[in-house]
Parts: sequence; structure tokens; C-alpha cells
Amino acid sequence: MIKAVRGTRDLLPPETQLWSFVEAKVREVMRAYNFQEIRTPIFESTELFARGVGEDTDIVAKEMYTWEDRGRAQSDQGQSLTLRPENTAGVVRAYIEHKLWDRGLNKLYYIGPQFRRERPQKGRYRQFFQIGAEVIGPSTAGSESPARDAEILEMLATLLDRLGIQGWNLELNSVGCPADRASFNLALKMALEPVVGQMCADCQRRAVTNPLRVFDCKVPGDQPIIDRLPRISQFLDEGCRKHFEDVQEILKSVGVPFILNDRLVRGLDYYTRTAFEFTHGALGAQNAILGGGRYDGLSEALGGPAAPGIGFAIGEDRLVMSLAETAPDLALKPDVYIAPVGERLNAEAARIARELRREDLVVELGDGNFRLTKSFDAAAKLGARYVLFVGENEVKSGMFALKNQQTGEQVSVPRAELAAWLRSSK
RNA sequence: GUGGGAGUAGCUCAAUCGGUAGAGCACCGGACUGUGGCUCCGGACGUUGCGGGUUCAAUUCCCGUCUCCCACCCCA
Repeated sequence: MIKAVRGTRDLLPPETQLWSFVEAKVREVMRAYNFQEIRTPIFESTELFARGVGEDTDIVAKEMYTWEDRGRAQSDQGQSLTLRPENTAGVVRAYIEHKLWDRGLNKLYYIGPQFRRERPQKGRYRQFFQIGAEVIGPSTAGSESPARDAEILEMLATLLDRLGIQGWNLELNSVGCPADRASFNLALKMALEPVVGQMCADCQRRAVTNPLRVFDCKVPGDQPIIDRLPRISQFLDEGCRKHFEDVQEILKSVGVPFILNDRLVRGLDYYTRTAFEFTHGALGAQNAILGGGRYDGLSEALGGPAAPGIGFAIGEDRLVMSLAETAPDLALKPDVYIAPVGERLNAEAARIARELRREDLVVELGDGNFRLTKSFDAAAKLGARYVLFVGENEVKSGMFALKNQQTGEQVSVPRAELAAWLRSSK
């Protein structure tokens, strides 16, 4: 049997209803904040991710689906292509390529599949879905303003609330400018040197390969040591400090709760200032449902103009998962099950189904060959609210028997009023 | 990529010491062609994840492999 490949999966009803629900809410909220949708290609040149995500990141170094193109055209030959592992690089590429600043497009969102070749785990797949948004543009357009950071965070809080996600936490930090981080990194290395020998094996390795990761350590014995390490907050220059304070002030004024977490860090050079994560318990080790931050240097890193930006990405798989526990029953249920009484009435039943569907009702059409008891069973299984009889008597009299499946109550309704009746009784 | 656990019917799970594979739910048909989800009867349920080995005999023991789950690594 051919199966879905490792780390990919089929999303089946009724779960797909939940996905649709989430995406509809996202579009609704994005619209209120005047974000517009962008769809970028699902694969790009490998170079984009190497430069946009970073050569040295694990994503680029070992988690990408990369292959060599073999097109006919000379220019296609041997070009290295990659399934997108995230969507920010693609959006910024499009921003530069189409000079979106000239069109006043600086608030964009996307929903779509991304690909990373990681070991699958709950809530972590090789094809996964992200919902994200980016504010990007020349600083004269206000894209560098702390107001944008706060707006995005407030929007996310609104989205999670509207989705009915309970108990989320917003963790917030500022990672400063590249210069701030360079001096912080230096101080961190110096501070680690005398104490690293007392730390866990993982930290000893991190201290060499990626000192920032030491802050992620969960080993209890290491915590006192980590608590005494320098923090990025001590290295912020005046501009970054002010920016971060302004973001916090706006958040407080709009009533979005947050937790300062000065262990929250980002490794890449063009990440700047605000960094954040929304976490949610009951997701196991993968407790972050979304994350994001500023990337004021990204456009330039990709050869574009200076264009400060801030964005986020939501792990849709995880979001749906955390929603599934509390979500109401979203399975699609027909408003009415039409039961033709006898094969000869199939045609008439089809006409009525067509009329009702045109009125935006959810209609399941039965079969005149079914015995009536079987029609009832079928209607019950589907959860139909009503059963409509289409028999000789009804066609002759023009009055149709309509039975409420829950109450057992049965009424006789003129054909022309069927749709109105079904709608009004919703 | 590393470590651990698990794979038996569509689903949830059983199968004694190694002795030819079972239940409930769900599914299909009938009793039952103008009024219900009940009931009764019948049906299909399977390459025991896959491959190899040991054995007269493997769901069971051994090896390999695949997939999922948990964690690590890492990350939006």
C-alpha cells in the first residue's frame, strides 16, 4: 500500500472544518487590521533561503528539501531549488522584486504549507502550515515604529481570543541592534568561560556552537548559573531601549498582557529589537504556537532597499490541535434530508433539492429506492435537522410533509415556502 | 541526526507455555416500499506494518527495516 510519506498527513473531515474555521477567522481579523493576502511560490531558489534564513541555521544546513532543477532551458539547468521552509523570505523577495513600497503595500499576510525535513513529532510535520503576516516598508511609512509592533501583538491577542484559545501567554523581549548583540555575545562568552565546566553536557556544547541557546536549558542544576549570566537587556542602546519601552507602553494601554522574558533570543544578524512568542500549555515540548519579531535588516540582506519589518508565523497545525480539545462540534450537518418516496419521484426530488440549495440550505438528497425507514436512518446518521417527503400525495396536493428530526413534529408546507420555513427554523 | 516506547479488522482492544486470528463499536444486506436512531438475522471483516531468521509450527522468540508516539537537537 502506498502511504503518505513520513511527516506528511491527510487532513480529513470533520477536522478540515476546524481548519476552515481557523482560516476564516484569520481572514476576518486580518481584514480588520487592513492586511492583504499574498501568495508566494511554494518553492524558490535555494539562495533565497540561504541568505534570507541564514546559511548557518539548522533549517538551511540540514532541514531543507532541496533539489537541482533539470529544465530544458539553459538557464534552468542545475539551478538549485528548495521547498520553502518558511514564508518571510519569500514575502520580502516579492516586496523587493515588485517594488511593493511603490504600491503602498506594506501589510501582507499569508496562509500556506511550508516544508522542513525534521524528525516528525506531535504538532511537528514535514509539511506543515503557517499563517503569517509581515509589516514591511520604508521607515517613512512608519514600519519601524513601535506602534507597528504593538499593533501586531494586539492583533494576535485578538485573533487568539476570537478563536477561543484559552490561557495563552505572550512572552516579550528585545534583542536590540546587531551592534548590541555583538557586545552581548562577547560578554556572554566571557561570562560562560569560568562556569561552563559546571554545566550540563548540552550547555557545554552550546557554549561553543551557539551560546545564546544556553538560555533554553531546562536542567535545574544549571539555572542558578544561567540566572547570573548577562542579559541582552543590559546591552540595548538608547534607541532600542526607547523603542522597547514604547511597545510595552502601548500594549499596556490597549490591555494586552505580556511577560518579559529576557531569555528569549534570536540568532540571526538581521533580527532586531522586538522578539516574541505566544505559548500555550498542553502542547508538550512544542509549547510555542506562534513566534515572530523585527527583522529590520532582512530586506538589505536580500539585496533590497532599507525596509524595516516585523512579522510573525503561527504554526497552524499546533493551533488547530490546541483548539480541537475545546472546539464545538463543527461537523457539517444538513438542514434537510429529502426522501423521495418511490423511484419515480427522484427527478422531482432533485428539482426541489436544487431550489433549496439555491437558497443556501445544506441539502442531502436521498433515493426513491430506499424504504422510508432506511431514509430515516440515513437522515439520522447524517444529523439532518429535517426530513422532507417527496411522494405522490405531496406532488398532487402541493403540500409537502416536513418532519423535525428532534421533536418528531411534522408539518405540511406549500412547496414555495419550504426554503423560508427551513431557514426560519434554524 | 540521537535515545526510548508502540504497531493485530475502518476504530478501541484481546489472543495462556510458540499450536492455523477474536470481541465491541462502525460498515453492508435482509426482516421493513408512507414515518425513525431500537430489535433480530445474515455478510464482509486481516499479507498480525514490511522483509528475513530460528522452529514440525511465529501475532508470540531473534535480526533488519518502515511508520507513528515521547523526548533530545533545533526552530517560526
